Amino acid sequence: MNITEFAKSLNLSKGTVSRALNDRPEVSAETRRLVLEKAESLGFLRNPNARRLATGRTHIIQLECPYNTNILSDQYLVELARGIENTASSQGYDLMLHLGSRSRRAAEVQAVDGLMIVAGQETSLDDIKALTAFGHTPAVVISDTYPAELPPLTSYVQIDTLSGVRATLAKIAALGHKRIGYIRSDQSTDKMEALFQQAGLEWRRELVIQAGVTQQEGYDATLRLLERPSCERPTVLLTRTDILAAGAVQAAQSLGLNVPYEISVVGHDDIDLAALVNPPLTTVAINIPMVAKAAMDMLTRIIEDKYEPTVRVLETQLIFRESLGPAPL
Amino acid sequence: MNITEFAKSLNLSKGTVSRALNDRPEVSAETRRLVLEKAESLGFLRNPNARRLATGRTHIIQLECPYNTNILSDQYLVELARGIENTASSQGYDLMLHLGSRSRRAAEVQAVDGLMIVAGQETSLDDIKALTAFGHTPAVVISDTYPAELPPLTSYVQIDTLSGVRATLAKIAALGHKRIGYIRSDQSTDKMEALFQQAGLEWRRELVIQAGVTQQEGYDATLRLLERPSCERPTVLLTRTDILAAGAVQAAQSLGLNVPYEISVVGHDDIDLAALVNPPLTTVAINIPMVAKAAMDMLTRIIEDKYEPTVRVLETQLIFRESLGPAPL
DNA sequence: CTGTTAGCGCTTTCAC
DNA sequence: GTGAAAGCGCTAACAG
Repeated sequence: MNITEFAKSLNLSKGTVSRALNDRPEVSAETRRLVLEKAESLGFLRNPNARRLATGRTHIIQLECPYNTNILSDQYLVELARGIENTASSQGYDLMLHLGSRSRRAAEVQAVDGLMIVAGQETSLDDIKALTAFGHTPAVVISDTYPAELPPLTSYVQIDTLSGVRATLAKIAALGHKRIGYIRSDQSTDKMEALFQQAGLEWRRELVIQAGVTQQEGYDATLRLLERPSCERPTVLLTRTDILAAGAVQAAQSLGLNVPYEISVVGHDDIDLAALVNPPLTTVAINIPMVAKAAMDMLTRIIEDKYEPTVRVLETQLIFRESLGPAPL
Repeated sequence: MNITEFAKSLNLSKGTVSRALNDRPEVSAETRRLVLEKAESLGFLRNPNARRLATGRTHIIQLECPYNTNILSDQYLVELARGIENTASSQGYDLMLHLGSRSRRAAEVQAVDGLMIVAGQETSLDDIKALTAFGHTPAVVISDTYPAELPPLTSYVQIDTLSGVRATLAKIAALGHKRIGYIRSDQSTDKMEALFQQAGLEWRRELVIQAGVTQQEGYDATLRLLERPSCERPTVLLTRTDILAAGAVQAAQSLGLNVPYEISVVGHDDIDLAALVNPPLTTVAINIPMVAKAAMDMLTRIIEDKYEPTVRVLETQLIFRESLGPAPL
């Protein structure tokens, strides 16, 4: 059933029915009541695609994530999506996780009101431009690295991971740790070295190791690191993600090391898992509800034609749990 | 830019352009090349909503899950979504996880080609009817309980969890276990008792406990069970989900019990986590790629007007890992 | 092979 | 306050 038939069944014009359904002020209370009632009883629903074509609005925002990352394969992204969905729906928007190939997603850009782009190290400005149809689609970029430039109609939420890491390093120093291992997930030259120095800690190249993203990769990398004959064992392991940290804990335990009495482990992101592994992970938390709120607020402003380039920096926070203890004697 | 302007810039009619873009046979090779080339260089993309309105097809399928369950909060559903997305995209469909309230999702039903409905214990036939607009939308129901009846245009994939559980119980019996605890996640009267008897195992009410769905709830329930003064400790704990199993393992360990030497734990679903906890979980695996393939095949048949009510039963399988060992002496 | 035209189902002026 | 009619951007049937 379409609106024309439905209107006919009410002896009204489809214009009036449309106005009633859209809660416009021009319809009489009586007519409105009638329309709503009948729509309910007949189960009449308007065709969303026709509405979207006519209005140019979809009330959908789409979540995009970095290349080579499936949002459903990354627990942090899943939790972020959950947070964004919460605030989005309270503001009358639906969140759509449009999976599928990137080229197909590009074609969808005109079918959403706005884009939430989670950028990674490897996401370039060109990627963002392409995703936003060169700035024609309202977008908010969520990232931890400050972008050189923003396309038009794009605002920016920067997650300041450094603040949380700085707090972590201070804590680590205070606990007397001297030899600190670092399990990174990619080749990116991050600012760890500088942060170590600021915290009065020594950055040792030989204690840095490259892992991938999975727990298994964290496990393997940790074993390799701890079994390196060339160096004294680190007393604490910093990791890029909680998943890697979980792998690191397992690796240490499989070597018979007690966490945290013989070796400490620190994660990053504070995903649900962090509190649930044994021992619970000390980690750096991203305040997802806050990120989601900030990002959605920015996005709705752009969608409502109140664009002004905005950057908000949100700090991260050290969550202290049992996996971090004092340096062994 | 819309197709009319774009066609004008090529000195062609929009009809021809549309045919070229849709890869119709009637256009000359030369014209097609020209159109494709220019579309690429100008970055022209057709408006998806207009296309959907004109064709009545969206190439989108939507995943629905049981009441009170957010798909992003349940690791099994996330992994299932991943599997469905894989086969869907290989068949030219996009998977849309349309979150938001159920009423809002219902309004979207006309905007998708078909529905994949994951039903739980509490999902009724009426729910399914409502979701499918009383059988007007092609749908496949994925569930582990056989439904009394199917609405029109609906096929069914039954996940036969019993087969895997039967294998598990046989294994447990063979390992000499006699006292078996069971951590369920809801009140549903399942067929465990009968299965126990078939396996020659004794079903003890006092070793059954109700947990929720989270790892914490599994942990708490397990502690309560193991600390019940009234009964001898079970030698193996069966759980409804891997998440609960992970909580159970932690609870046992926190009481100083070695898993599996002093107590065994068995999960269900074989989510990624199952292989990663310590010790890795014995569990019952649902073959997600197979489920996804079967469900998508059924759904595309319905969408393509080749509907015939179909039911496929897919077995589950015991995955034997370290968390299950012989009964302690 | 290409151009013209009539919808798809809705919203939104513009009259009345 | 309501009806009539003109689009929204596309596809597909119909001519030529």
